[in-house]
Amino acid sequence: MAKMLIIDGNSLLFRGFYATYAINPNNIMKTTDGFPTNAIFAFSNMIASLLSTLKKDDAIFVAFDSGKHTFRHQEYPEYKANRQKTPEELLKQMPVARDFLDKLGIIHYESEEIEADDIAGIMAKKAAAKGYDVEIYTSDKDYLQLIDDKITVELIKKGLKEVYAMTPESFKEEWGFDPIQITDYKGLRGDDSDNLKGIPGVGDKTAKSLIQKFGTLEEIIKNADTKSKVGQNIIEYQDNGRLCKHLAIIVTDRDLPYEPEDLIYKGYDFNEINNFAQVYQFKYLLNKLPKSFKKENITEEKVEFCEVFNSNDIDFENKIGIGIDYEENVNYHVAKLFGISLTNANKTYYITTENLLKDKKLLDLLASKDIKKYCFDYKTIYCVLHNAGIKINGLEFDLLLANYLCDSNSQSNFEFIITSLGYDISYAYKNESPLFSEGNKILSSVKAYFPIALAERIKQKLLSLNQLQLLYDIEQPLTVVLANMEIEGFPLDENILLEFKKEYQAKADQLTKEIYDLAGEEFNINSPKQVAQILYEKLGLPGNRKGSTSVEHLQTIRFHHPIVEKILEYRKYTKQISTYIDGFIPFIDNDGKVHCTFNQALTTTGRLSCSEPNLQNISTRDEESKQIRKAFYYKEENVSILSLDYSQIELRMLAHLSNSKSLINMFNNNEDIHSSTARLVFGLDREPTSLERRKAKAVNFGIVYGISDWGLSEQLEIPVNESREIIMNFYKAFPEIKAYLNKLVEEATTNGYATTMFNRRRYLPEINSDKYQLREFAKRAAMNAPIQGSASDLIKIAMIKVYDALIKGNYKSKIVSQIHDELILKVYDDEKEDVYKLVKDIMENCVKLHVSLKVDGGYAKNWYLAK
DNA sequence: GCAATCACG
DNA sequence: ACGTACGTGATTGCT
Repeated sequence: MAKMLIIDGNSLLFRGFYATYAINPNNIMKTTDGFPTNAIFAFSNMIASLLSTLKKDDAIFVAFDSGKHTFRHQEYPEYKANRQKTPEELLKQMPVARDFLDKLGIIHYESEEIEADDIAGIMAKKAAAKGYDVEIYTSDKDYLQLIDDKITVELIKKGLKEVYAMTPESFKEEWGFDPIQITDYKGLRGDDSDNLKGIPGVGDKTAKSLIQKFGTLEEIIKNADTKSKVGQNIIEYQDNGRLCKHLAIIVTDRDLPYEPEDLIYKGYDFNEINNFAQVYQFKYLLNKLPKSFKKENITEEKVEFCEVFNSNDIDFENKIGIGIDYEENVNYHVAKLFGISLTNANKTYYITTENLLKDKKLLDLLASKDIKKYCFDYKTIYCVLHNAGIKINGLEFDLLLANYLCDSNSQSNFEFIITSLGYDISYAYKNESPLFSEGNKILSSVKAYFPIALAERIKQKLLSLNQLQLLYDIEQPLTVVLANMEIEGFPLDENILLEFKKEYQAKADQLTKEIYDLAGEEFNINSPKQVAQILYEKLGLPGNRKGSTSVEHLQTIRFHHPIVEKILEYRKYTKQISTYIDGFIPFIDNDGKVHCTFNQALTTTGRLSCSEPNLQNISTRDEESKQIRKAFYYKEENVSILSLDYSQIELRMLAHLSNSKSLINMFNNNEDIHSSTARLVFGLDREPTSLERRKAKAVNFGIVYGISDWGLSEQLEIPVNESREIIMNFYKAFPEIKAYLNKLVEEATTNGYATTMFNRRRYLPEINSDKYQLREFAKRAAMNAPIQGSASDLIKIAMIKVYDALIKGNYKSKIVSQIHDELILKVYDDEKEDVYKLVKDIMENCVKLHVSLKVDGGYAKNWYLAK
């Protein structure tokens, strides 16, 4: 017989909320922008696991409490009057739970007149009469009166993980009477949580034995033994008892707008739930829902592949989808290639590396520039194939990059992207497959299939956003450049690193001793908490409001006590050792080089980022730390490092974008930009003092970051009044910049996104948030993203042109790294002067702006000396 | 797994 | 009344 689940929604939400709130109210689960989700997390998990128990034609229904004007409140004004106020964090989650049910297609109901238990009771009786086996999920014992041979109450235990099934038999065993008599029990005992006072002096034992003896409250009152204290109380408080019983009775003689058949579960829309999971940041929600109830509009697109041993059975035209089967849990520069999948979007083939390497026709197909390749993450494919001795050319469409252009905020994760495009591919990630012998042939086939299958749809989208050129002229050509940079690597000498380590370690050891002496005790200097304890509590130094021990604050108190400077120095040396020496050594390959990864689909602004190891944050500001750069050099006699960087690329970009006359002139006259800014802002007819220049420099940076008076005052440690005046004067001196920044915020507010010079977008949905903090943050991002992003577009173009020019000119020199406004090249001495001129020229002229571009740099034996 | 810290542009 | 400069990655301590 079909089953019906009826759920007490409030009960589930409250239990879910307090399960973690009770442990620590300050540390409940929240989304990254601070929306509490602990209750809906537990709620959605419970609902998901209940759905998994449903079969076809089973029904599910959720009842909520809503009104404060039910018949119980009207009959007894004090009803539930003692309830504590529901915490704000839980209130916020209430509507979300209902939204979740709507998205799942689960019917829920609430009413002003009756409560959740009445709603559940009415539906339970109706369903039972129609033959359903009813299970009611709640933690409220009032529901137990509904139990009969067709209705079971599943009591939810504290952790929500366990439920305790109450049937007529188990009820009787535990309580000693029939379920319906729970109302008589309530009449005697009352209910604190509903603010119902029963008969004083009647405890659990007495209540149970009285009910067993007389059956109902009415009989108990009639037979009360007036000689005993309990009996006297029963007589005296009988009205109380009658009221409690009356209010505890679940009413089942009302109507609901639903019949049991209406509640038969029909399934959920995969996209709707995917969106919900994204908004509330539940990673695994989709996996927890039963596949059997996914609605048809979401396709589980099973990619069938057949394994082939050579190319004889494969017939392709001029385009193929390609995916690789490789070791996914290690750095891809050392990952083994097990095989590859190829598809024409109709038939999909898999071939092992061993067989592929023997097949000239297939190798030619891959190496051919004329055969168009569709894939996800071409750079990884390029590198892994390269390490297996296989060449690939002819990139036509990279879904990773295309998706990143569509929305730089979205995760660059294959499963996530395909899922949000409406396909369920979770089967490709299940290890149950017998085909899962070494890598994941299914996944590589899925990764081959979807890019080619979806390419037209995504291209249309990019076309409509005017971003197709960004994909074809910048990101895709660049990914080949980056692949070659990563493969080429950057030389790093372990022995030199170890020499530095010896030096830094000795200094750190000496400082440790001195710090312990000054502190009068030993402690972990690496622990900010312990450092704060020593500085602010033991030594009584002035702390800031957060008790932070950051450099910014320690600098300000460094004359108060000699320990402060020692701690700063200690941190400097240990940072060098842990991050740049011990952290780098494991990445030095047998070829004496580090092969980092340039992440091309990660930042929100369009910049690259660099990892494993990060070559973009090697020390340069501190002279002693900068020494580490000496370990980066070519051992070959005739090879040097060439470093070229743009001077003030972002401010020049701002000058161009805003068309600011003054700023453009300052750059075109080759002036010291911060000094000139100082003269204009402070109205000087002399050279600015160093303090004035420092202030102007901070304003210039601040403008690029989306300035705020508070931020500038913090940076310069000046009063907000003063920073506000400086900003006003800056805007007076550069009126076009003021107008431009205003325009950026305005456009982002109406469009919901900001754009760069080359049409890259950054979506800023929070710019219309009603939360001040989120809104202001989005405004600053709206000012910064076009500047930072356009500069990044520009250097990407330069890189592509440099890469092409080096190949075209038959140079042996190569680009090896990029640090946002700087390119690093490996140059052979016999061509280094030519390459220097060539690269400088390309960098300065690759894009024509209203302002000149200036590139400085030079070559030397090691990275420290280059520049 | 997250916060604090510090390295870069 | 309230809390902010923009964009990153790696290491450490701590729950």
